[in-house]
Amino acid sequence: MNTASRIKPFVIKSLKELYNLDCSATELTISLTKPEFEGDYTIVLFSFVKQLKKSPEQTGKEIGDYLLKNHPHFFESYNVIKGFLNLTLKDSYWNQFLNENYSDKSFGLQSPTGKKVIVEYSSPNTNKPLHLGHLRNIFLGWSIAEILKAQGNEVIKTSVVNDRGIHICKSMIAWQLFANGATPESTGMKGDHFVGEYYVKFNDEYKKQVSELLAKGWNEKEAEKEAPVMKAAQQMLLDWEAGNPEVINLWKKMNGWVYDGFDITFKRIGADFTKMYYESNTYLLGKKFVEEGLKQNIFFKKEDGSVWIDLTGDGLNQKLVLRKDGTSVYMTQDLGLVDERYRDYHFDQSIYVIGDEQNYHMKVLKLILEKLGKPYANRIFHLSYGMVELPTGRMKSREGTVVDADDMVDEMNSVAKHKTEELGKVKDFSETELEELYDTIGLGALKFFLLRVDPKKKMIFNPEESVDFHGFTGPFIQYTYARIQSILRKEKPAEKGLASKPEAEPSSLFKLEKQLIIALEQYPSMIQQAGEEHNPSVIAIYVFNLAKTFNAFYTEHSVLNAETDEKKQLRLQLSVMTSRIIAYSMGLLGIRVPDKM
RNA sequence: GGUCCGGUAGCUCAGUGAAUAGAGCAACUGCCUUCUAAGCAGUAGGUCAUUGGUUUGAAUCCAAUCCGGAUCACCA
Repeated sequence: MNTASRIKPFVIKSLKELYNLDCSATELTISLTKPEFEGDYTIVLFSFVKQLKKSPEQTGKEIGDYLLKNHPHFFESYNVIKGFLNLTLKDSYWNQFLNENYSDKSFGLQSPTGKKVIVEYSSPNTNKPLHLGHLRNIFLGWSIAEILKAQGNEVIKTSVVNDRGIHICKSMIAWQLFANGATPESTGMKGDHFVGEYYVKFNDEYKKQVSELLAKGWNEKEAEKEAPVMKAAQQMLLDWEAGNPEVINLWKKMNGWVYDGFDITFKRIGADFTKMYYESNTYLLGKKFVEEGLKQNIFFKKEDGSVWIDLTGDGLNQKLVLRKDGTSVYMTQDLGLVDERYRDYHFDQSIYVIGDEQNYHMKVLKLILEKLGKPYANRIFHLSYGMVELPTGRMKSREGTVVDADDMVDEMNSVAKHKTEELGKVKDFSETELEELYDTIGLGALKFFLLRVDPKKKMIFNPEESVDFHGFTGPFIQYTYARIQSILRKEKPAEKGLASKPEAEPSSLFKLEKQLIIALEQYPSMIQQAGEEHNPSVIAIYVFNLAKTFNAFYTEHSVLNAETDEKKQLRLQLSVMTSRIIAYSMGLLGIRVPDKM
């Protein structure tokens, strides 16, 4: 239990005993005291002074006196400023907290909830390589999965591979037309990049053919519809659905190349999955939903045979759930997929990490499930995140302004290398150790940069800013960790620390020592908040502040040359606990920490 | 046009009912003979888009307006 929730009942009881006032825990506001005031925790008095018809100063004084009198081992002192009661806790309380928790490996972890949570993230198309937007998705999904694990949930990480459809056929057609049998091996290219090039080639050819038709006097709509490559792609989709072996073989071959490429990237950035779903296996599953919905009169059929749901009563539009030719649309597939997943896992919650451009789609999906009376309708949650934009605006693949994921990782890596060499602190590292360090720092910088902002908000990716390794960045925090490790290499803290001599009255804590302990104490509630809000940036901001506090402490107070042996043990404990919590927090963000940098 | 999201320091972002609105970057001043200066300390920088309302108290809640974005496909 954290300190704030220990104080609360004391205050509630004091209100009851002093004024016979019933106050619930939610009505009571208790927060960390702002640094410019004296105190550890602050109670806001305004909410009940009105009922008491007393001045806030008077009320604060009475509660403060009560708390000091009744809990003399807990509270040291208090002060009242305006309507705020600032409470200072005994140093012995903080000492004890540190003693009990500094080496606790499960600090902040919740006991098992028995709940099963599915996190779907990444979900790429197999026609082009991953870009910066995918990275935000992947880092976010991975991190939220880890955060939910720390909260005691059983978490299943999944991905839906969008491996079929017209867009896949486009790169296949282009490969047939232009490749002359070239392969990733023959060209030395990474498979996903190789296939992505043919997707681009298709679009180039398509544009060319459309403008040729326009020049011949066709109207735009017809030209777009009748361009030979587009016709060929559409025919290929039909052939694919019919199971034409030649098409299936090509499809398998090209998707295989893409998977080889994705595997390299996933491995490099630390993405992992419990189970992959392939759209080619699931795209037909939704059709039975359509029949079910028609039977229940939730869906209706139009004259041309297409099937719809009318959501105008819910303030939305009519939505297509099956094409007139009987083929599935996106919604059909998603209905089928959620059902399949429920059969597979009987999840308590299923989280979809999908961009906010699909807010409407996800809203409709949930609404349809509700109308169909599915038990899991309210267990699906759309973790919607904002697009990543460049200072010049939105990334557009057609205009070549997409930041490629592999390039980005390479770039961060080389910046890490460059800066490390410049500082020249790791001359004793072997070549492989150096490579690993660059990877840790470069990826750490990138992940932190993408995770430090609230997922809901769109973010601007400024290439210059992202390669900064100072301040509110991953490397700053990694550096703090490495500094601590440097201390701990020189001296291990005594096993029992201060607990070994309980007779001694510990000397009082310096301001920065206490500030650090209080920061450490926040960790469990930060995990909880991050989980509740589905928001890893809570952890990122927290761990940055923790590192900052440690650095201030580090500059002000020497650990190894502390004034007394007792202070030395205390500071060693602080160092151990800080470095652990930095490592855990960064771990929840998918970021490694180096022992030296 | 309907719906949804956003507008906070030059830039990127915290803060969602409480004290004098905070960080980082950029700018400027200091600090490496003692545990890693990828650090620390400090200066400067704000009409929290605008207007009105609710409240003891509003960047935060409500309403309207302005600006930006997303979405409303027999695309995914």
